[in-house]
Amino acid sequence: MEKFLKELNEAQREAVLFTDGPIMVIAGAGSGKTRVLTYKIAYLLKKNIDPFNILALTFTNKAANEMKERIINIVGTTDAHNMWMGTFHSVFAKILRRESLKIGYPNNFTIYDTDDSKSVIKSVIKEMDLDDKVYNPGYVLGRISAAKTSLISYEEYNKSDELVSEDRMARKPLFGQIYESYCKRCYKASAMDFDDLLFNMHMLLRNFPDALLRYQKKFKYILVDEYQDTNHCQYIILKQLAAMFENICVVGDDAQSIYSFRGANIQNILGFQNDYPDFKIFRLEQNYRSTQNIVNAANSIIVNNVGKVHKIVWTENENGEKVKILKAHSDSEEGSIVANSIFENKMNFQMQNKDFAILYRTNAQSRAFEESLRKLNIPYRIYGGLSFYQRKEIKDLIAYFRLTINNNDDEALKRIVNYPARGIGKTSIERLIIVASENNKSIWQIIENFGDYKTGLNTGTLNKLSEFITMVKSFSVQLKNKDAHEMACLVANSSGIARELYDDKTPEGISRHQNIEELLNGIKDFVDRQESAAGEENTSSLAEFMQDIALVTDADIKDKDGNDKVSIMTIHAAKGLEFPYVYISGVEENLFPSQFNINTRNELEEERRLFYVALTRAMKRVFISFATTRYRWGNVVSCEPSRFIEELDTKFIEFENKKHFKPFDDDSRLSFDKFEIKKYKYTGQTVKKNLVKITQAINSATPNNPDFISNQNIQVGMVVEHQRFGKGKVITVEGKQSDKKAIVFFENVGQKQLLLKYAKLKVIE
DNA sequence: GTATTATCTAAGTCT
DNA sequence: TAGATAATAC
Repeated sequence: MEKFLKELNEAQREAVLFTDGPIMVIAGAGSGKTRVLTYKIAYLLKKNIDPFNILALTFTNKAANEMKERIINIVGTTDAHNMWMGTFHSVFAKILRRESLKIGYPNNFTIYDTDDSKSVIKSVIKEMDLDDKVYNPGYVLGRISAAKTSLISYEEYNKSDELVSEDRMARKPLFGQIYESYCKRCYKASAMDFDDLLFNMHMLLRNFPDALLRYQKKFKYILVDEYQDTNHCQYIILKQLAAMFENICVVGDDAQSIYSFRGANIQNILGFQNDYPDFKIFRLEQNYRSTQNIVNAANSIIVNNVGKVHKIVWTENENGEKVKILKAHSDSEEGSIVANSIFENKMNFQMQNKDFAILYRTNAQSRAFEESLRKLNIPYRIYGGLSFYQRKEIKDLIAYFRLTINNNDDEALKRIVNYPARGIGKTSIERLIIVASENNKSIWQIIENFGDYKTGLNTGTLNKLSEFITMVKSFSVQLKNKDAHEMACLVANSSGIARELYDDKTPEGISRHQNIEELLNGIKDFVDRQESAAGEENTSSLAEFMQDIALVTDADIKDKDGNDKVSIMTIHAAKGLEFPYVYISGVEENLFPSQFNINTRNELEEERRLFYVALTRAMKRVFISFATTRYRWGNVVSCEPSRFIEELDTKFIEFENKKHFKPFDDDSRLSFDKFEIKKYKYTGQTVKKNLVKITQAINSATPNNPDFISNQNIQVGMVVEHQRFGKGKVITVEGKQSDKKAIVFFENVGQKQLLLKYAKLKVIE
């Protein structure tokens, strides 16, 4: 027997050794699920299965890469690089680029992110002259996503009496038309949204038997992690791919299903059992991660759920400490209690920062923890929230890349056609959009051949547009012979973005410029990596770099400056991870469980599973915190501890000794909170804004500014002349220094309020 | 067309 | 509270 197999327990080993035929592994939290998958693949390779025949679908690309590395270590062959491993989305994107022509897309198609999709929906709604309150773009996108996930095309949608009447009942009768326009517009822009990657993959396999056959033959062994979070579309694709060999292994835990809002369907577990009646099932129930107290506390939560597969998670680990409940009087106090607790545990037990994680239900809760950790000089890393690729300056530069690669990418074009400013305004762009949609063309195609269309734009604007297009075309031409880094630098410089940000000396401007540099460095890394990987083909082009940039998530990005940091993230983002110390924060009614998910049993059960996931991330200790008041929507709200705290079996929990809490009376607490807010205000963006204002004021107040001098002398009763408004009489003057305002009554245009700093007034009398 | 300021409105988990 | 949109002046 292979040496590495001895590291597995009985159940794990059986699951690893059973390689042929359909199997399902029901793996409790911390039961070594990743280890089983890793060793199973390693075992397949040891049995001389060709890595090209293995497809492994994981929940994040990072997980895939880590698993790959481990397998390479075990098997000792770099051949393993040839396995297909990654998320559903990234693997399918890769396949779709190869097969794109079949489904009528160019291989350089863009992947639209949620912002792009919403923007398309907004413009569709606007053009159809509909109310965006009735047709809320977020709602519309959600319903489109649900349709695609259920494999309902817009044609089928509009043919379905049931769906159409459903929309009519919901007073959104035109939803089907929006769906249709949205799809057509994405297609015209050579763009796919996240759901299209799945939807089109299914279409490819359904409509092209040769493609289906090729991939069925290729993927002789299919392994799926986190199976409980697959949606209907993913389920069908798996069924298609596995139909020939039926060597499919799915691993999951129904108790950890937390993505139903995204279409994940626990029923897929039952579907699997029906599709492959002779399937083998393996249960991994021994937990190696957590202490008994943690496992027991988690079990005491999950028994409250009715719908679940029978399974008992147990552990031989030590008892450990009880789960401790921490009470705070405000969200900011919660932050400092948690930060202090981390500090104490670090000191008392010689732990490192990276041994701690703070988890919460919503990203908005991160602020208090950031503040408190910063005060104690504890380094941290926030996962999720505003990720690197969502920052404005990054999106701007990326939009140039996108347009260079795919000229029809309308969303990218709209974003940058006038950034940096080149005198192409909103009205011109709106007109172009209308002409484009009338002619069923992309915006680029209209500009490229504007002689053929009546745009009604003046020659000046058309020239500016042509210039823009010529510039981007010159980029496109060089795509093939330059590597990604050379291209990126060229674009950053020629587009004027680098200059624009370099000239901006405000603190924000400087940090934006740094971010651009970071992106360019990242691209350099990419080029180096690709070249050292000794590819036969040119794999270091910009197009290559951009391929699945939209699919990169925060969790995939490695932290450069050291890894010893406290992790702060949502519970969703913590899925699949483990930490010695876990703080679950904001465990209050209406926050966790979320106010949106308490109306049906199913919703509440998903929240409960989420809580279960949070608890089972911990190895040594869990702290649960709640606050009795919290800032939400800008004002203080009082909060109740969550029902989940009550559901925990009291045998496994303890409450923080009341003595440890400083006895705030209401008044002092109020001032404490106020102090906190004030402090935040002047450390955050406000200070930057003020800086900008101050510099402006200084600039306009320099003595060699003649306007300033003359305007300072303006007084009530004077007759002045204005460039555009003509002659007028000053009625009032108020404000001080640079903020002086005057109300002037003009002969021709009537009364106007003017800010003297800007208005160029000539004194006549 | 551009830049700044005022007003409104939404507010959640993620590929 | 913040981000997006509308309004205003240049």
